[in-house]
Amino acid sequence: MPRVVCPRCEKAETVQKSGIVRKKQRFYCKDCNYHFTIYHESIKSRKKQKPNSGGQTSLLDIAKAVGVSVSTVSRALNNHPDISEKTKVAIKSIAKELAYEPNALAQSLVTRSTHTLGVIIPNLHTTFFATMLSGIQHVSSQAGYRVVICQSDDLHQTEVANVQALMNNMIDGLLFCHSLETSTFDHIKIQLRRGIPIVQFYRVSLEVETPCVFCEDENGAIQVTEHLIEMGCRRIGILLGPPHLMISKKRLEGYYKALNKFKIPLDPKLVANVDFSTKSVHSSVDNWLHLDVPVDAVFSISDKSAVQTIQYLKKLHIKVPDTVCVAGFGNEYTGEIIEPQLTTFDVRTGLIGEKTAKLLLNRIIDQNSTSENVTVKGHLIVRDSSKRVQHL
Amino acid sequence: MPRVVCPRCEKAETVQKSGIVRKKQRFYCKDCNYHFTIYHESIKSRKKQKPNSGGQTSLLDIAKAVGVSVSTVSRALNNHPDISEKTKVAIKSIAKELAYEPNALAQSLVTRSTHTLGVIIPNLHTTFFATMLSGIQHVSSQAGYRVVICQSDDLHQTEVANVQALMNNMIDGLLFCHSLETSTFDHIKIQLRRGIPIVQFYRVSLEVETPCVFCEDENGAIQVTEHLIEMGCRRIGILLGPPHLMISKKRLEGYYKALNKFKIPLDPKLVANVDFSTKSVHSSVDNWLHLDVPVDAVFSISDKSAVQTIQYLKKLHIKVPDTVCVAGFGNEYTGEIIEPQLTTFDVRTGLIGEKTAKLLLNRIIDQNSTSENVTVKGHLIVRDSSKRVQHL
DNA sequence: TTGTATGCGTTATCAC
DNA sequence: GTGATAACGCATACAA
Repeated sequence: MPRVVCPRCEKAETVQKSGIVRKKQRFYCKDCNYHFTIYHESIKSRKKQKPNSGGQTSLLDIAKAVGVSVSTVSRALNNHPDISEKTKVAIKSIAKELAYEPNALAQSLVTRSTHTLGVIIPNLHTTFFATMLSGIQHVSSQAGYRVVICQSDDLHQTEVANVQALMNNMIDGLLFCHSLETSTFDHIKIQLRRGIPIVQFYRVSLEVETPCVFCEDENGAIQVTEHLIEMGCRRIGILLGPPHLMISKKRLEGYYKALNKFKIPLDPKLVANVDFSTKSVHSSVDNWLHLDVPVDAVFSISDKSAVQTIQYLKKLHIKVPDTVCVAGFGNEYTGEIIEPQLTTFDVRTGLIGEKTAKLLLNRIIDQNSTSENVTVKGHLIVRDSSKRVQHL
Repeated sequence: MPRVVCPRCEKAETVQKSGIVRKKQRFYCKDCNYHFTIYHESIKSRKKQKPNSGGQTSLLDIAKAVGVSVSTVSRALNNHPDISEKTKVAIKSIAKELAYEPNALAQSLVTRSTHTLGVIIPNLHTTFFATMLSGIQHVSSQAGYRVVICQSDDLHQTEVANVQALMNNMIDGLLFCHSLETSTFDHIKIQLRRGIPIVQFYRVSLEVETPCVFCEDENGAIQVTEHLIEMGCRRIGILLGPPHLMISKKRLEGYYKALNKFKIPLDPKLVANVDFSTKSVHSSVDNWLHLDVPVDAVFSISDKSAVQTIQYLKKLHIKVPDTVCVAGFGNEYTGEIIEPQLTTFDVRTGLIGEKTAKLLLNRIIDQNSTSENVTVKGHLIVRDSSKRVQHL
């Protein structure tokens, strides 16, 4: 004769009834001073009491309607091969009828996969980053992944806060483009240790061991600088971002290489770091114009500042490109609108986003996929802001 | 002597042991032909067997470490008043030590709130919508909500697919800006019936009963048109979007009102619907220029087309604003860069996004908050593209 | 082929 | 003040 065994001490002799709790028989083990109930009783009362909790159709509703078990329904809807065609058809038909939608939360809790990616990006005001995001979103949604976004507003603190906000098991992977301010990376390293796949793009740090997606920073800078040299420029000012950024470093490197190739002397006075604000751009340009040998070209590593430069030069009645050539980097839409139109290097922002998402998705889907860094090829776009007849 | 009761028939006499399954005692009710096990046994073996499943610290881990129950830990971490200070401190300290992070999935499953908003927006390539999204994201994140984005790419089918993809219980509310193509709204109505809070913004449909956030469509169009009239223009071509869009209708209405006010005859030939493509804009402008009495102004309801118009007129060597004034609507960044700079109506895209998010969040947080439509005030920005000396 | 039980990690309810 | 456990909705190992 089976008896109830105390779950603590495993004995049956010491167990006695101890009243009814919520309509369930409750037991008590004298030996361990331990109260407990039996599972099945509660199952039963649950099934009887629940009409329908949240209003949504659940597997249980379908199971009851069809007259099968929840697991059968689950398997049928997932096209499990074990389930007979007949049952599948019946279940799917009822599911449709009841407008069943799986509860992704419950699924995720079980499968430990949310089909959601997080993106942290400096801002969305500019087409530049927005287009990257656009690429990310398109690729992700094609692969059946949602995209959660956060803007760091180029603030380190916000970036850190964003990471934390995203990290509550709600995302399967993270895409990262650092804020201008960010120069420490513990907030990412922590998450990396937790095992979440991360890919950095555009503004990356090699200090963090993740795959990265770059644009052609150095090569692009070489192409732009060489082009300006070929246009006859010899005093090329370069407008960089904050010095700690890798894009600043690598583009400066490219600039140097091009000058060296043409044996043009380097002049530290021609290198300026700006924070991309109008004020800082104007002041750098001012400095350059007042040098003993003033600039005959400005190469800005952002189109935004290049446009600001053109506008400023025009305001000063300095002719572009005749007196000063201007070139940007990035290929934003504004470059086509400014007059003269802007020579720039198309980094292909949309493609950067797409490649980044693909890289991350590959890592997520194919755990042991080799994930190496990717460099997105760009190309030089020569427009009027640098086209000038050579002073032979 | 307590005995195991069959969960089906509630009898105890018919129950007998039926072997050990996965280390648990299994029972069998002869009467119902029903096999079952007892709950507590499995609990016990679980606790012994599981080391740690996903690697993440859970409440159970903390409970074990501190020597209290899971419920106590949960309450302590939620600052429940019942828990003693001492216990709270102990639990929180261990929680920190174990780097505990609550599993938002599990929380959401129980609380039925994901703290996530979905946004469906036509695109992200243009600053226009990206800035709205930016506003939405800022407000949401301040309120502790995540934002999931989808672009419809101005395709109705994609818009519909997006809704479905977002709707798996993963979001608490939905923000909607329709695609250009969309003119049926069943996909939203279905979701509305399910009880999910929705707010439409910018491109809205009154056919769907949700709160809406508008910009000053009619009033803005009145202001722009009046301004052009005051500049001496009498033949003002208006460049609308697809005719089914409410923004087309309302802005046309404003245009008419302004003309009427100044007793300027309406000419249907001066009203054009375009799909915002370069080609369609050029062709409309061409038509207007070849009228018997050609246009002396173009009012485009999008800045993008206004810029295209200016560029085209310049290409045709038609002077802006001397021969033809141009005005846009929206205030995109490009309007400041084009030459002459574009007169436009600032609809304040960022603010539209913010107001939209606030409206939705209010509805979510405050179930019975009255949620009425909101119109975001904008203002006319007069720039060179319309400033001309009056022909008195 | 189908059903049963269990677990995912949390909150809420009730008992003590 | 604390503990036990049901429940959220689903997937799945195992039993039948």
